[in-house]
Amino acid sequence: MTQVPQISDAEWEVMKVLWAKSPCTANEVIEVLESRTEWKPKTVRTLLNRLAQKEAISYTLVHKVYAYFPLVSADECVKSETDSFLKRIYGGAFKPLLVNFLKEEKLSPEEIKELKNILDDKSK
Amino acid sequence: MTQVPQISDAEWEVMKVLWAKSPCTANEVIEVLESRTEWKPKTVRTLLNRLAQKEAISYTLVHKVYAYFPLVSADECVKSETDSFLKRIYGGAFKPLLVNFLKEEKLSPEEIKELKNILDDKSK
DNA sequence: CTAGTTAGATTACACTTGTAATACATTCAT
DNA sequence: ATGAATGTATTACAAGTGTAATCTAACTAG
Repeated sequence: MTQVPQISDAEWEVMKVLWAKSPCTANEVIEVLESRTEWKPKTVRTLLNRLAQKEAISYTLVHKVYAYFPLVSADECVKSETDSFLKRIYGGAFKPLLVNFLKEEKLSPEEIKELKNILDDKSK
Repeated sequence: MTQVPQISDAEWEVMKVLWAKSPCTANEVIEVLESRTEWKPKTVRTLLNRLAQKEAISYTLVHKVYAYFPLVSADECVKSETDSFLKRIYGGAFKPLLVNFLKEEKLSPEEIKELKNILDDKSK
């Protein structure tokens, strides 16, 4: 079932960059991440290597430099992470998560309205 | 701010037992987890120790045996995990998660209705 | 051509986690 | 009182992670 590989927190940041735009050279990734994190360039390169090893990404030579691109889609990964998160924390049920969010007042009235619209669309 | 400590996947299983009923002796926890997991008793004891070290739980002597109990509430931990999950995967926004769920057809019509009711209640 | 710069490969190192085993201390049964 | 059992403490050990530094090969500017 072509499982998606385990992607750690730090690696996830790198994936986000590549999902947003790829292929991307190491330096391009480094540059994007410099604004968001405190990571040294070498750190980002390590993460790229690890992702390539676990076959979450791959690369080709472009103008004598590697250009990296994802092998797994954001959708697949998000789905897999969400599933395991829900299973771990909420026993697989979505409703408690929503209830929890509402309890925590995390949603503005506008958002609530929006969510209702989504649900309405879906039930049609 | 009393941050909740980092609780790993395996540790989370132990916390669930203690949140469900506590105080609990090590053997009681072990017994509950034997039905749900393949863990050896020693493994569960390790997890109890680690949780005590990170002050997620504590214990007292009861009839010459330790009885363990949580120091952090399930609510706190669930909230903290959910926040960091959403931040990591969905950039902190709840809506994409719901959209994703609907896209994946994870929700039955009944569940959708239920969710709508929850939202209705909330917006009143 | 030679030295500095740079991209990529290799190595580092401590902390966490999963998964226990071993060692020690106390209690119970005889 | 002694040995067996049981609860607790200490130790183990590899894989994964965060966070890089060092080494090497190639490229570029003089």
